[in-house]
Amino acid sequence: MPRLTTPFFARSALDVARELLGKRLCHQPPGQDLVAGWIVETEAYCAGETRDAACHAARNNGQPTQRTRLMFGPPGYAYVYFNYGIHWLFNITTESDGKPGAVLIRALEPTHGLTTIAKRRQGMPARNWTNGPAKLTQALAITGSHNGLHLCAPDGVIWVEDGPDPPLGTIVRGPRIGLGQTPEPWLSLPWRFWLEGNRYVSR
DNA sequence: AGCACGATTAACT
DNA sequence: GTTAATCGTGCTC
Repeated sequence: MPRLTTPFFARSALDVARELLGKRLCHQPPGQDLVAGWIVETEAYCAGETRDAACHAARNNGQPTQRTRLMFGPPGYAYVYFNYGIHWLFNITTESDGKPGAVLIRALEPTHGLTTIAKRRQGMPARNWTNGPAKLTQALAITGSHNGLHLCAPDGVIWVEDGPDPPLGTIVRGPRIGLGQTPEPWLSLPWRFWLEGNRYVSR
């Protein structure tokens, strides 16, 4: 299947988050194995006109910082950030240039590079390989070094491939996870999307 | 200059 | 169900 191009990501984070379900996230460094999987869980941040307090881009009075600048830039770029002093989380920028927005990839169903994934997730059973945002970055070997990569470049090492639409009725939504002290209404907004019944959805 | 905490995970009880 | 690990970021003083 072809790679997704910029127009796919140049929409609201909500639309992109929902439609990324069933697409395939791929990482293939030069000369190394392709590691990839179906996207089965996402979360939207800073979609549309809403001032999303949970979004990193809402900090610093909504002005860009060195960390959040990518979310204010053009769509289709990797925003990878470090959390809890341990974990890398992978996002894809959305919206038009100037409007902050991103989609967090929370879970994958592995399809390629299973041997490599098993090695990187040593000691873990297969169902715990990629069922969480920091687990999938480990499995795909994505780190801060990939921050700012253009995911729509024809020869890029990280990309998203088109895929078949999920069966009707399998896409469900609910509140985002791990928002801590984020105030309402953002805390309860149903901006998390996943494929119902999929074994690799987190939690 | 210092500090509290986070878009989490794995290993505990 | 609970908690340690671990550090960059943004906010306060």
